[in-house]
Amino acid sequence: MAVHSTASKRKRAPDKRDRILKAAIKVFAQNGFYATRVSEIAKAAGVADGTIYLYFKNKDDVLITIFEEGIGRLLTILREVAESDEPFENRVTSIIELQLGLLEEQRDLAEVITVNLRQSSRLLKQYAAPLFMQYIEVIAGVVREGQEAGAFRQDLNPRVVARSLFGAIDAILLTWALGEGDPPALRKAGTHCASLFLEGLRKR
Amino acid sequence: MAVHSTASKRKRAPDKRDRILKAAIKVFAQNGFYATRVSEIAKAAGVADGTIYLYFKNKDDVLITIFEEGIGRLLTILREVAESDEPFENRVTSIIELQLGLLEEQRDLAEVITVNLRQSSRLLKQYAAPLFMQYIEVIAGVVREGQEAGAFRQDLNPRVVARSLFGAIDAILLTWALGEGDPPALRKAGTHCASLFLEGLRKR
Amino acid sequence: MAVHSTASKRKRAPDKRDRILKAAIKVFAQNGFYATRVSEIAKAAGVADGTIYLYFKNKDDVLITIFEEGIGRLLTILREVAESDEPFENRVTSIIELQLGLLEEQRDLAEVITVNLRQSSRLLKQYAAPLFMQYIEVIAGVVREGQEAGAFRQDLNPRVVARSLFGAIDAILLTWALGEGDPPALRKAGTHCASLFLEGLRKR
Amino acid sequence: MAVHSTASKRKRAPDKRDRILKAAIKVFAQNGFYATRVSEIAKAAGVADGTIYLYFKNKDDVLITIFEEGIGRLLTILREVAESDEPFENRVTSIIELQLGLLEEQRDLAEVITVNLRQSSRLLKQYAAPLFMQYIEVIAGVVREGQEAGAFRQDLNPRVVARSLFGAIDAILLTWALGEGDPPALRKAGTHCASLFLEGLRKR
DNA sequence: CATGAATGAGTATTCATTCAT
DNA sequence: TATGAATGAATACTCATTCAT
Repeated sequence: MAVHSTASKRKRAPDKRDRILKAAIKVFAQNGFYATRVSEIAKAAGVADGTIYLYFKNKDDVLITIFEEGIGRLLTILREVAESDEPFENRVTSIIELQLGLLEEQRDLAEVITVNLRQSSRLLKQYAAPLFMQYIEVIAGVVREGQEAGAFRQDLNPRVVARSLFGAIDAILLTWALGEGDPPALRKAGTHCASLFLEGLRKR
Repeated sequence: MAVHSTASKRKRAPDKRDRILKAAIKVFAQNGFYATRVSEIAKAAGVADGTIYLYFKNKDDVLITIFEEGIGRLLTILREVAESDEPFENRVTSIIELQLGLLEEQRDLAEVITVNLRQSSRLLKQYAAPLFMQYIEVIAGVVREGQEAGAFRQDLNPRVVARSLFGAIDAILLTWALGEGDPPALRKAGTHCASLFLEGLRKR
Repeated sequence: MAVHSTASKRKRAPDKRDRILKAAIKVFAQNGFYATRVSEIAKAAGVADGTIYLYFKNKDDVLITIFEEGIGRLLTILREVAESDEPFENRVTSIIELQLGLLEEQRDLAEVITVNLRQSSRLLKQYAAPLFMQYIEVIAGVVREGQEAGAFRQDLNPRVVARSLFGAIDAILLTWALGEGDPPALRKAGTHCASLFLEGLRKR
Repeated sequence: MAVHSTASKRKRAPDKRDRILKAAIKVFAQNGFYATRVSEIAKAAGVADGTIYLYFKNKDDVLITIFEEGIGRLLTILREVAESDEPFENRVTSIIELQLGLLEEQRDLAEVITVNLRQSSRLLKQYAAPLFMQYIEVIAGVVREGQEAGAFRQDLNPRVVARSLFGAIDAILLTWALGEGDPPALRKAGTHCASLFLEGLRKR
């Protein structure tokens, strides 16, 4: 009764929170935040409605958590790429591929983030906007460094470039998500997009 | 009593529909579609709640109308530019400036369209997606023609370029809308964006 | 300009009130009082919505008027029959045939009265119940007189007989109205009903 | 702790559905279906508005359920009487007394059924009419058998007799319900009604 | 910790009624 | 008188949240 059962006794369901988040990402992606009922999340997660409130303050909090942890995860990886010592061109390409690649595996997360980033509920904007800006800032950082290092032309505002790049990737993902979306097509689109931006950025 | 005053003969205000649409654009931009109450639209339009239902089937119909007429207006102007006989570079620049310029004057419309295009309500997607695709197609057309005419490099998929361009503009507008957004800043961002894409597209 | 046009000048539409009432009877019979929109009455009468309020205080008033004038008309005829000097058996038969016959021609009025008599809106009950009671009372009067004259058995409460008779006719009409309802069938049902009641009433 | 108390183990009240139905019967009888607010039903049942929707699809569904279960209950008992091996006269008398007697104890149910049976909402008629016809048919069956067995005169259409009997009882109940309605008066009216019909039906 | 029945605040929509023309 | 566009009060129903078990 002792020893070997220790682990399984402590917090039997430390994964419930995760299951709820994963389920929420799925249904938010499918139906949007407002059209999603809390009971749908619960059902998708295989828990009771009330259980969700043991892990989250309310429905908003679920979305906010997805934002924070989701974008957070993206940011972490993004920063690694951005701060690597690869040539700047490679870093830009990696950023694009990474996002597309990562999101290809986490398509729902992408959908939730890009779709709901724009929901205009004051509360959500409050949380989402700064995270979005951080995201942009990391990309802008790479551009800026590239400019300083003489790899990129210097007459472009790094933030504008970063926003453009983000928007381009986002739009490609959106169209891909709206259509049938086969992975190879997405990858090829990424290559073209990278080429377009790198030529646009190249110092002459 | 003067020259027959045609204008003064109208019964009530025949512009109610317009007032409602304008008001809706304003409040949707401010609070988002879902968070906006029909009564708020009515109040902003200076009409009674019920009046809205004399002109629109329901709340959804108001948004759909904004989409259709708003994007429709954009499309018309866009097509003129796209089919002009200016050099291709100029057309691309015009497309960007035109959109940013037009929307600068109609910031709320921009917000509504870009923000809500992605809302996942099935109904709305049904209406919005085809319009969005048309939009992309017009831009892609210019790119394609430019490629065929030898003005642009030919190794890029025109649709991917179009999506990237759309996304870039969209993201710039979004950031601008999220921030304080002064018009000069937007204009300058547009110039940089244009330069970035034109260099990226240039045949070498 | 004078003489011959006098009549047509005075109150051009003294029939509007009638048209509205007739239209109301039709649509009330079809859809019931609550499910009928004032605009439907107006449309059926070929007048504008507002016109109804020139002749009636409100929607309730339209129904009340139908009750009063409709039952009033029935009562007048009924009283003539009830107070005739025919044999009592004939009077009872006439009452049945008259109602069925009259209503056959005014099926909608019948429907409105019998259906809506039972609507439980306080206001309507207030108006309808006394009229209903008068109606019953006229029939009861015939029974009572018949009893006093020795034509009918005297052990039955005249009011109970009157209610039973009214109810029987009402139910026959209702079933007839719910079904296909061809006039001959209704007439035959009336004959059977009369025979049933007359045998039941006969003094032995 | 005592003998296992089965009853006390139930979560909440499992009788909510019944309480809602009973409350609905009461308020429908009082105010009519259309004039009754859902919140009034809820208040009368001592539950929250939303609770009603846990047990019924909508307001219509509450009324339909009352019809079905109410008339259903009546039908069950009616059939027992109709198919008993009592003399036919007794069966007819029982049918009358049973209805009046049963309804005397369930005055509100009577009111709801008889009043609203005729409401012309298409939906309701759809549900109510067939039940009504079944009801008539059971009574007609007794008459028909009585005729075949030689107990009743054979020149009357059993269905017409059944409708007349139903209508008579209905009208008596209606008057009783509209007035103060003391039970003894109702019982006496029933006796008179039975006598009237039995004499009317008697073979001579 | 987990449940899910119950709650009741919140809102789109309808429609009787008004009134400027 | 007659019109019908405009009004806004009124209400069925939904769904996030709670809490007794």
